[in-house]
This record gives sequence, structure tokens and C-alpha cells, in this order.
Amino acid sequence: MANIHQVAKQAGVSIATVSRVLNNTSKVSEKTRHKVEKAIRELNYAPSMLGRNLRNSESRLLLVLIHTFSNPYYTEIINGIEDYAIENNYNILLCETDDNLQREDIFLHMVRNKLADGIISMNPTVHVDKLKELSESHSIVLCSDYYEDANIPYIAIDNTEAAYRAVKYLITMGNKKIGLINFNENLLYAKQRRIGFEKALNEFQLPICDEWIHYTDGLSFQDGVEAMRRMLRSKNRPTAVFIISDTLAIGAIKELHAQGIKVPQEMAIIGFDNIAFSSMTTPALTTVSQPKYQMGYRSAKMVIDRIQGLPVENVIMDYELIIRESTLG
Amino acid sequence: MANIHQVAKQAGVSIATVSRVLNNTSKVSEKTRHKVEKAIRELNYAPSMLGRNLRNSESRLLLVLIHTFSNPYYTEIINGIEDYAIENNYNILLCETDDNLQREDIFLHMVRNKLADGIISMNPTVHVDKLKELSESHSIVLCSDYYEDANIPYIAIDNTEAAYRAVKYLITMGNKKIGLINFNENLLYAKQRRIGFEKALNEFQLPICDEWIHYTDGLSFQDGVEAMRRMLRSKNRPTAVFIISDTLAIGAIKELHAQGIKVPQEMAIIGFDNIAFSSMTTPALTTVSQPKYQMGYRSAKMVIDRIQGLPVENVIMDYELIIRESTLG
DNA sequence: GTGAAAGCGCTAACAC
DNA sequence: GTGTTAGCGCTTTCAC
Repeated sequence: MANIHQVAKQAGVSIATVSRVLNNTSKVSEKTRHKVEKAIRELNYAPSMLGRNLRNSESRLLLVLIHTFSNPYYTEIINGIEDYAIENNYNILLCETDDNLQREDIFLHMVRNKLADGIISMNPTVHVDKLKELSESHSIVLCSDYYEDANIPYIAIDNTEAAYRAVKYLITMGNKKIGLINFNENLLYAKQRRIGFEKALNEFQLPICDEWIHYTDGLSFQDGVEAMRRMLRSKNRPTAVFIISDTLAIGAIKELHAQGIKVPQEMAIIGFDNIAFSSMTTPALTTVSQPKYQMGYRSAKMVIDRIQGLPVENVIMDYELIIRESTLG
Repeated sequence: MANIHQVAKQAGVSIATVSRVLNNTSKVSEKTRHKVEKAIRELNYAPSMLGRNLRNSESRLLLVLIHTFSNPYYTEIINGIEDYAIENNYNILLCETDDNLQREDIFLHMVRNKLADGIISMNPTVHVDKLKELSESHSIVLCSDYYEDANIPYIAIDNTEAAYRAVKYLITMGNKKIGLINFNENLLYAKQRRIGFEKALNEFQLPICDEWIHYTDGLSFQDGVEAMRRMLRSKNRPTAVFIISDTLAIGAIKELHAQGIKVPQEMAIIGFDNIAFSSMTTPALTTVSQPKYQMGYRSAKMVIDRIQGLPVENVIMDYELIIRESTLG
């Protein structure tokens, strides 16, 4: 493929002029512009980003760190990130870390190697100290999961409040025995949602019963099945359960079906995240919806602002309670 | 951040030697190697991929073209692509085209601009002529959806045969009235699956009834709901339906639930793709499974082989019928 | 085993 | 309005 020299030669101008035409960066006479454009067409020339990026010392690539592609929670966030990125001439590199610290290291190195200009991390298992250190010299933001004292800009919802609202809704529907299926509390959001859960029960002086609280090791459908199975071993059962993620909740409902327990008549279920499939299940799932697209869009803006040296502030977004069949008798 | 010159200076060697240490490319004495490594550590140096890529005139980036992230069919394919890519020091750029030709153009240009070394296209709506032309000078392969006469290497399953097998299974289960929900036949696989469907019915001399064949405009859950709703308007109903994609099938089942029709007792349903959620629905979905991870892994190998100038051949993979509750009385 | 130097393709400062 | 030139950070050929 042709390079800028050949275009310059063909058009009878200097390479500087070709560059000016390409980038519209300073005045070029109509006549020379036409000559250059003609040469570009004739040679089927496309400028090399390799040269441009080296010269500008930027890659215009953003890293998006996630735990796994297959978690549908991320898809809409990624759409938001991508839209803002493309609007601003950036591309995104989706990085799946799979709980693998070595793999995570590869990705974090990419920003040191100038292969990426910034990072949006949605990866709860990330090595916090490394990220913190990297954040001092590079542009990093956290999306939807964050660390309280890390001094890395983040965008998230108020998880405590959202969980509180969800459980309060279950209470106002007449439930007095309310359970919780939660994930590993190493994750800030899991801890916060448990606190919100307890806050609501305390406010209405309802019991917080250990038999009704179960933790999972993962966030998969199967983890939800198993957690509900454990909960159902007890004779004393809650009439409603708050489940920290939709995928877990869908698994829990599957197990309730299997055991012939009617949802919501015998047990109401409320999830969290409003993933696409939560409206497709039978019964459709009541859930807490985060403004996922917006969170992605704004986190992309945050990281690009940081790259350009602009000041960036933490953002707390609004959430919404989506009421569907799994809580409506 | 330090560059190779500063490391060379600090170590008291030439930049050539630093490069040799970095790339292990020719013999360097133990002593100088140590000096260089020490300097690298002291300066916290990381080589710039920008310089390396320009020099080597490669980006080590692969484009993966998909229609939309939110189609869960792709997630496992992408995992396969990513694994092979990372093993071979490539990264992948996921490109969502969203039926937007302009956006597609941006992505196709990236390979001309040297920002990507190759393309794996899984995008059925792609502008075939452009892709064909690009494929003459660049490394492109097609995964799971392909064009018969395009002369672009592809990897896929035998859709006709797979559909035939699925429908034959419905017949052996005793169904004599079998319907089809299909997608736009501009897509080769949609056409092929319809042909397989008809082949099975013809073989057993069963009727192909227009009332039982419905087409959708999209591949979403809601499209499935609506297609089934249309099918149920007719008094004369099939006892089993072959649906071309799991997401559509899950929508169809939702509508059957809503109308109080029991699956599989009153109507058996078989889907296609074996997406993760197809095992989570109630009833769990019988479906045709493609070896998605392997298809991704091998398509990555194909495109990297092409980049390196190796010969590449089309691949037809095996499929599998996964029998679950939606066809088992 | 090591160094000097050319050059990958581009942008931008400077000169005219 | 246009051309000359330096240089972004690296790899590799050619000497020695």
C-alpha cells in the first residue's frame, strides 16, 4: 500500500501538504487540495495509524476490563462506553480477566506499553494495589464497582439505598419473613446491598434470620439454583427473597419451579441488575435497574477527560425499581 | 516514561543491545544482559508498542465484527477467539456494527489503516462486496455465517443437515404437524435451516403448511413472542415447532405460557444455538448446539495463519442435538 | 558480542 | 500557502 511520500510525489507537493489535507489542520489552496485528493484516490491510499500514533504518542484505544463476557450485566454498559468512544475517535478493547491475575497483568501492562490510552475497570477481582499505583500515572476510572479509599474516579449507584428500597417494597407488599441471597462480601456492592437489606428490616422491626440468608461462591445461574436449594432445606421459609443479581435470581426461580413452589404466591423474588433476560423469564423478574448504558457512556467520558488532563469527579447515578410478575400476586 | 535511549545510556550500552535483551533476538553476554535488566528496573521502563508496531508494520490487533454484543450466541465464540489470540500475542477488538453501514465502514477501514492486522466477521448484514474486495488484499475469515461464492475462508456447521436432524427428531417423537419460525432468508443459514426442515418433512411425507411457518424481522425475544402470537391465531395448530434461534424460542415459549398452552405437552419446541440461558428457562429448551468455543478458537487460528501467509481452508464443524424439557413430555 | 545508523509513516515547528 | 526537516521509539542490517 502507498504511503504519504508516494502520494506527495504523485500530486507534486510535499508530504507536509498531504498531511495538511488529511488532517484539515491548516489552510491549503483549493487547487492543491484537489491535486492531493486525486492522488489519494489514484493510489488508493489510506494513512497508517501506526505512523500517526507513534508521532502523536497515543493509541486512541481504551481498555475495558471485565471479569467475563458472559455476564449479561455488562453488555449494555459496554454499548454506552463504545458509543461515547467512537463519537470521540477512540476504540475499545474488551479485556476478559477470568479471575486470572496473570491475564489481568497483561492487560494492565498494555497501558504502560502505550498500547492503550486509558482503562475503564469493571472488574471486581482486580488487584487493587496495582490499579491504584497505575492510576497515579495513567488514566483509569472504575465503573459500577469501586473501592472506597482508592482515590480512583468512579461511577456507580448508591447500592445501600437501592437495596433498602427493594426490600422496603417487599415489606409494603405484606412480607414479614424476608430472605437474602448474596455474593462474596469482598465486593463492596455485595456488602452495601446487605447493609441496605438489614436497614429496611430493622426499620420495620422485622427479624433478620440466618436461615434465610445464603451466600454464593459465584454469580452463575447454577449458583442461584444451589443457594435456593440450601434455603429450602429449612422448614421455616421466608415469603420473599431479595437476590443480589438477576442471574442468581433466575436460578433460584428455576429451583422453586422444580420443587413446585409458586412464584410469587408462595415466595416472591426480587433481583438486581435488570439484565435483558429478566423480562423473558416466567414469571418475569422484579428487579432493581441501574442506568447501565448511561453509566458506560459517562465512564467513557470520564476516562477520555482524564486522558486529556481535564478534572474528573465521581458520579453517583440513579436507579429504578422495575416491578414485574415475580413479586405481584 | 523512559525510552530505550535512556535505558541504553543508564546501562552504558547501545540501544541495539537493549532491543536484543528485550526481544531475546540474538546472543548477549550474561554480564551486559544483567546491566540492561538492572537499568530497565531502575527506570521502570516498558517498551512502547507504538514504536515497535510501526517498525514491524503490524498492530497485532484482530477485528471481530458482530452485529450486536447483546446476542448471547456470540459470547462463547468470542471466548474462543480471544484465547487463541492471546496465546499468540494478538489482541481482539470487538466491533459492534448495529446494522449501521457507516459504522461497518469505519471498522473495515481500520484494517486498511493498519490499525488491525485481520478481521473475523460474524456479521450477517455486512456489505459482502466490500468484504470480498478487502479480502483480496487483507486477512479476513468468516465465522458461523458465510457466503457461498465469496471466496473468503469460513468456518461453520452444516446448517441444512443440523436442521434436518432436529426436525427428524421431532418426527420420531411422534409429531406429525410441525411448524417453523424462521428469520429473514437473506441470511444463508436461515435459508439452509428452512431447507433442512423441509427435507425432513418431505422424507416422512408430512405436510408443509403455510399456517405453521412464520418469519421474524429480528432475532430478539420480542420477535419470538410476536411470531408465536401470529401462529396461535390459527385454529389449526402444529404440535411441535422448530425455531431458528434460542432467543426467539424463549420468546415463543413465553407467549405459549401467557396463553396457557403447555410446553411440551400441547406444543413441543426446539431451538437453535444452545445459548447459556436456554438451560435456565422453564421448561429448559431442547436445541441444536454448535461448538461455539471451538469455532471461535479455530477462526482465530485461520485469520492469524492468513496474516502470516499460510494457506487456509474452509472448515465445517460438527453440531449436537441437546435434548431438554421443551420436547420431553 | 556489540555499536552505528537507517528507516518504518507520520505530524508540526519553522522558514520562506 | 507550501516545503524542509527533525523526531516520535523501536528493530535490524551491516561493520567491527
